Amino acid sequence: MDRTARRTENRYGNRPTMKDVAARAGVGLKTVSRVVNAEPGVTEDTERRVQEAIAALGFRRNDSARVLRKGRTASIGLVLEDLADPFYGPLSRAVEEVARAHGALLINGSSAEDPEREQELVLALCARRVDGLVVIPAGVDHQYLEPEIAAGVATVFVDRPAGKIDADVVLSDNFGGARGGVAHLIAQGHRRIGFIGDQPRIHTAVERVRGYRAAMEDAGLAVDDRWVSLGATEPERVRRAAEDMLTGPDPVTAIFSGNNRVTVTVIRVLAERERPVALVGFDDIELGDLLKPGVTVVSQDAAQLGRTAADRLFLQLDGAALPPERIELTTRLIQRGSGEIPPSSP
Amino acid sequence: MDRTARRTENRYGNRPTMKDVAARAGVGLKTVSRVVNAEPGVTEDTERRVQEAIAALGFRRNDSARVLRKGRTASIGLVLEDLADPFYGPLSRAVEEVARAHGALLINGSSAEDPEREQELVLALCARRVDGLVVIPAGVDHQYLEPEIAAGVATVFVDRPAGKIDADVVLSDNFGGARGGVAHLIAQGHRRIGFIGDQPRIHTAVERVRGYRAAMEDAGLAVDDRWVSLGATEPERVRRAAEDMLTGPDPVTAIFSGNNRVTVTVIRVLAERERPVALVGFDDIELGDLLKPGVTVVSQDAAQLGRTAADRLFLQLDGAALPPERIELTTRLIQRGSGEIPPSSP
DNA sequence: CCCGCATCTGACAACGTTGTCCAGGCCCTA
DNA sequence: TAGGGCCTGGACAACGTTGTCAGATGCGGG
Repeated sequence: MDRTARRTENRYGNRPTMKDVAARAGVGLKTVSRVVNAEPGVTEDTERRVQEAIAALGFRRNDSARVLRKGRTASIGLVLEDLADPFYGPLSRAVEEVARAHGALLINGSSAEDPEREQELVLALCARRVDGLVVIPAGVDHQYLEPEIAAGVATVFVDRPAGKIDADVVLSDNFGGARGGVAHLIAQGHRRIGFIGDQPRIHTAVERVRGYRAAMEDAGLAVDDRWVSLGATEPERVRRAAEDMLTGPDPVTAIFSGNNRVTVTVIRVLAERERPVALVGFDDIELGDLLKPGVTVVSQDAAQLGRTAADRLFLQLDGAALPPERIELTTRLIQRGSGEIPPSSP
Repeated sequence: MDRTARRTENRYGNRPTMKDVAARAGVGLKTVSRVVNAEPGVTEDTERRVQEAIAALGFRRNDSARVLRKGRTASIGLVLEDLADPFYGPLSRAVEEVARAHGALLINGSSAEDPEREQELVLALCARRVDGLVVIPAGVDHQYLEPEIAAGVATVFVDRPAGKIDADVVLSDNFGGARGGVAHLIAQGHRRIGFIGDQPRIHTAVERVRGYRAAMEDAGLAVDDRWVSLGATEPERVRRAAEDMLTGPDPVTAIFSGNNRVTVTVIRVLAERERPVALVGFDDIELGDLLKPGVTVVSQDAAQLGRTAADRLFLQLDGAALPPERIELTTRLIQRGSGEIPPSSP
């Protein structure tokens, strides 16, 4: 009765505390703490009484107070671009599994590719005193993280390197992957190859277009400016870019698409056209094998990126004083048909 | 250099506090608090001194202490099955956006469809004193949440109803959607229709198979036991189930697949076969329009589910004392070809 | 029978923040 | 010029937990 009264009177919190449990069980505060934390030195009988009181009151330890006292939160933060993107879902999940194995909770937030929002999120996580951070950078300057890192927040960047600070980073071999993918198209006989990628402020986009240019140069092929398009990945823009390079004089006979979202739009554009055009995309896409033709891709392992980064993070947290390192994962060319289409005259 | 030294010397926090800032700025503790929280009553000059001290020391407010004092955390929890699933990514993102609009942070965790893990996660979130919870139940008994709800943790269930407790729930019209999808197949002339769905312990699976049976009954069609298969959504099992109902006497001429993952596997199976078989799937799938034939689906809006649930959650948090409600969102049949294939004899 | 030791228990301070309350100084008005 | 009100700043307690340390209790051995 008394309990109900207290509860309804104040909906926010007003939960039983260890003090309440202690009072009900007729023991001292510290004894309750001992029971809750399974510390030794409590008689079986006392323990039982405390457990009963806990159950009766519906007590749950307040981790905020615990954190305040102990200093660590057993939680890590993950800042990525967009959880709804099929590339980041598995990455996040992988980080979560590693965190879980270390008894930590994962808090993740989406930056929506907005540097300001990224910073806002990261600092909010720091204020919550996450033990560590995994960041997929949206911005290019991460000096704002210096005080945090100095204060002991373990930090690992993934997918793209940090800007203007020295920190661990785990990424795919974007340059090599793109170069290999484009080389594959060249090996099929293509000479006019287009590249459609993400905004040039994004590191992966730059690396991949660099790989494209390198492959073309390796083969002694000149690159027409009209064949290269970097910008937002909205379907409208990508569609326009693709159509532009597919029409006019010297149309491309093959396209290399710079990420999963670009690939999807390009597939749509190509599906509407008569003339077969070869396509290799960066990032694998679901059901890519079932389309006609199957989509040839340069695949990177998002889950592996996440796992590697998280492992590295906990290595830092476990006390290893490691110098910042750059870990690069290889990509894999998966041939499914679209990349093996030979050039055709318009 | 200095940074590295400080790091190793004391890994755990040891960050500046308001007290340090106050000392450095030559003001009282509370004045710093006022500046940090943008409370009125601080001269411009004092404020500037404090800001300088904050910047110089790299101070960041400790939210744990803040929470302890204020009682609310400005964070909500989301427990779902698997972030890597393309259905949950957008849902999570939608919840995050609503939370953000309310100034709250989202903490999400994957239950991996394991009731024990769900409970563990939910209680961990409660210990962290999230203000509210959005839960996609894995288990069937949520009585363990009673003390938390009584203590004021706002709670909304999504996608599936809560077990054995009375709480808000937002879900899709699984029964009606499946019924409509199957009726569509019947309208194309199909009489022998298979159903492959998720484990019968999952509410959505049960509702959808119920919808299937209702549609069959509406049309006066008997259902052969061999046509219905419920179980894990692993490709191997689904593949076997599909092949079973497609062979032997009285093979099905159409399949209704119970969720996105089942659909993907069934598409693979059908692609390998000569005889055309109609397919309607629950949940939309990316690129479903580009396959040959396009995949006809009963689509539910994951983001809308998330948004609705989160809105409801904040309604609760804003103090409305609402009786638990069940909100059902409609589904939409999207015809793309696979569902319009007429029956063919084996 | 008393002492020493081991085992169990509880009082108290501290973690970093915010709410309450009061003191002092200033300005304005009568 | 005195008094009152307003504005700014600071001392202090409290939030719920854990670490420290000391007290209480029981038991065995000398």
